[in-house]
Amino acid sequence: MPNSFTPQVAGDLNYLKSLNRSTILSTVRRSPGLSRADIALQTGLTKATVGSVVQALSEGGWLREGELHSRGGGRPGRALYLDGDRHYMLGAEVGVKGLRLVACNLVGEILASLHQEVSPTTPEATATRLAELLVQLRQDPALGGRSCLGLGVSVPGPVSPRAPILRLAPNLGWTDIDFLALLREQPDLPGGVWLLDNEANAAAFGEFYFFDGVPPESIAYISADIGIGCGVVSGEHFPVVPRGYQGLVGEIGHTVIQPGGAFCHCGNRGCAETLVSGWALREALNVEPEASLSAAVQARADEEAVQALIQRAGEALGLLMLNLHHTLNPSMLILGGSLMRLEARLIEPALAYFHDHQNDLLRKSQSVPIKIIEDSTFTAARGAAAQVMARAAIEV
Amino acid sequence: MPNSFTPQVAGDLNYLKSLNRSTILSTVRRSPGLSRADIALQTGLTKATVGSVVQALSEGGWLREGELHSRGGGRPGRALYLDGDRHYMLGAEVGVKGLRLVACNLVGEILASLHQEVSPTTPEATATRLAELLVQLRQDPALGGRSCLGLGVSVPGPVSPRAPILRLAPNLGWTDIDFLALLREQPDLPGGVWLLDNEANAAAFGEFYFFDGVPPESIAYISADIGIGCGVVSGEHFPVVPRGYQGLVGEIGHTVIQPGGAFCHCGNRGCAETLVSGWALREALNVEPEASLSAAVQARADEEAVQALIQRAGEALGLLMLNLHHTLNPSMLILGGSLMRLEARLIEPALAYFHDHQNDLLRKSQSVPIKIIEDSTFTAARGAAAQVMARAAIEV
DNA sequence: CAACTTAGTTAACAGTTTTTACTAATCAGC
DNA sequence: GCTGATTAGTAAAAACTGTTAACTAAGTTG
Repeated sequence: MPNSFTPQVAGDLNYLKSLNRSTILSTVRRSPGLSRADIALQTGLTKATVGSVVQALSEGGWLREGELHSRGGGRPGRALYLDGDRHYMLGAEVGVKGLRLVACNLVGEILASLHQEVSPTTPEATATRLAELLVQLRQDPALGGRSCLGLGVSVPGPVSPRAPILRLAPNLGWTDIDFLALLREQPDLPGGVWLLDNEANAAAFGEFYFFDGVPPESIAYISADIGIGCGVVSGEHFPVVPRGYQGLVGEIGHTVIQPGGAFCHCGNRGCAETLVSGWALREALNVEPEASLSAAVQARADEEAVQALIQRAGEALGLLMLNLHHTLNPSMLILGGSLMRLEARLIEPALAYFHDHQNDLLRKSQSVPIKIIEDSTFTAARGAAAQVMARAAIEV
Repeated sequence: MPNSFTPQVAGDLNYLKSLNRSTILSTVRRSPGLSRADIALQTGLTKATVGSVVQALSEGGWLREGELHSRGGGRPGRALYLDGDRHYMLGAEVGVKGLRLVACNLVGEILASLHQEVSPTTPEATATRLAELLVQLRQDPALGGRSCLGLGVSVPGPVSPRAPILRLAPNLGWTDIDFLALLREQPDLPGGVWLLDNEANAAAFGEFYFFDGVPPESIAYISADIGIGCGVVSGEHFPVVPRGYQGLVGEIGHTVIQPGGAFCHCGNRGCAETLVSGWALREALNVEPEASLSAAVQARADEEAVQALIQRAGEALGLLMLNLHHTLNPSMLILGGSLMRLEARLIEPALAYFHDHQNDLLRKSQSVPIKIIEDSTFTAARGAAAQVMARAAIEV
């Protein structure tokens, strides 16, 4: 059964080696502390192969040896971990409200970060500013002695699945921008893998790749911000983000859940975004773009109309979660984005709606775990960095 | 980039060989008539490798040589085709209205078929009856001299992604049925690959795998029958059907598109199925289960209420297609199922809604091709057979 | 402290694709 | 009709992969 590491066309011995190296790396990523013997058992490879691959990966700065741990009799195994001290990846989010940058290591720890809360203007000016910030970030002493694997950039709109091109960013007014090409014209940027992806996809990838705990089978990450997007990830050793033919997978903010409802900026009516999204709530509450939405809601929390508005938004979010479940059926739902700052006011009605409207199909199954990310400031940037690591790992 | 043929864990030389054999087979399936040199060019393998693999595949009854075709100067290449004369696959659909069986060859041609239009009763009795029909089908002289690669069975409900178990078939009243195990108790059945899958998934796979013409990048097959289901397929050489954590991918009939709308048999309200589905229309029109829905609609075509009902159903279908597009974004939509017998009455409003409610994201792209299958009697059965072939091809 | 058990390494091995050289078959031009 | 150029396909040697089998290393247990 092929997955996301099957070669584009056919495989040679190089591909085979790369495949097994990546599988071993991923096995350690998902279960830190395994010994060579454990890895051989889990992957089906022989001890000999695992031994030689682990040696190569250690020399390359990907793995490090840890403590011994004995299990009953016999020689104790040497624990293996991803080496967090020798490489790092850069991740950046070009968001509607500003630029956010991180540098993180192989275990997903953020070593250094920057953010500038000023809305981007033109693509060119944004690329210039981002390049400056990247140079600044790379001078952070926390990165000393490490080598850079590459750069991932996330953007607020669908990216073409066949080329790293931003197709449309409605909230920036950008269309068909080859942002990486603009960035490449800037000085002093690192080499390595360069990637561009949608914000929700990048965030979803990062939450899946660097999942803290027993990794889920698949996730859907709902990004509730100015607009509503969604990224999906699945795949044990080689996580795959389905993008669809035009990069529109997960554009759930523009699924219609109220036919004939309010007009949406997309040109349609009754989209989910007209009920639950940063722009819809700001519009309904007359909140200026610079002001804080959550603060405005907090301030007017006594007004019944405001309560009803947020309640309806939460229910719409719950309905979206249900529909998503019947269409993509992930094993875990993750909610993130700045709308999470509305906290229980929004989240409780969403969860209540989700649980109260389960149908027979869902009731038969165990309930879907839902994880909420309160602060997703660097989620997308870190996710973009994670994508760089995943790509670099198969290109070692 | 891995896909659906990446091994479960890691790969050895056997896996590599199997991968390349499958890739070559798939290359010929997608472009019949290629020469060994063409294949080498397309796959990146060397002529030597392609030559030896093609020889093995020819001896195994998978490929046959065709005519010579010269392109300009030089020795002409020998055209290669899938061999339709030496193997066949069995496919069966356990449907709400009866059993349908096909035997088809490697190019997707139906060599023999059977159908029995009697609703299944118990799983045991159905397995017995299906086994009898399979024995009868295999005696068809059109299958003479061929060997059987295996059997695929499609069922009207979600199948667990981790085991071939039918989880729930609401319209049959079946729950958690290991149908293949029941079938295995029957005498005189073939060996080889045995598979169980959801009806919409099987149909989608078949339409993708045996696509007539230039193969699309991905498809969503909407099965509009008693209920509404949907199967998704993508992947060039190794088509993948996403199933989700509980096999609920594509259960779009139970996405809510009218909050607070009519009650659905699933226990929820406002599901798409309450507006467009065989059961909803039959209920609204008081059509007996044995009678023909399309005939009833035809007979009462003058009534305004009937026209409005079908119009609303078509619009709901169009809305489902739009939402699907914003969630899964396939490169082609295929509509099938018995509801297609309502023809223009249903299809025209669906297409009109779909085209009239495109938003900016979609308008930027070229429009999605939509293919309509008027007669999908054997679509799911043939699709199940296609899945057998795909599996057998990687296990050769 | 000897026997046992498990972890990890080493060298010979089997099997894969590639490389290189070759043969086969057709076309173009004289 | 022949020669040379060109492309298709094959054969044997080479390079590289993971496996096998034997070994060493390092603990625990009696």
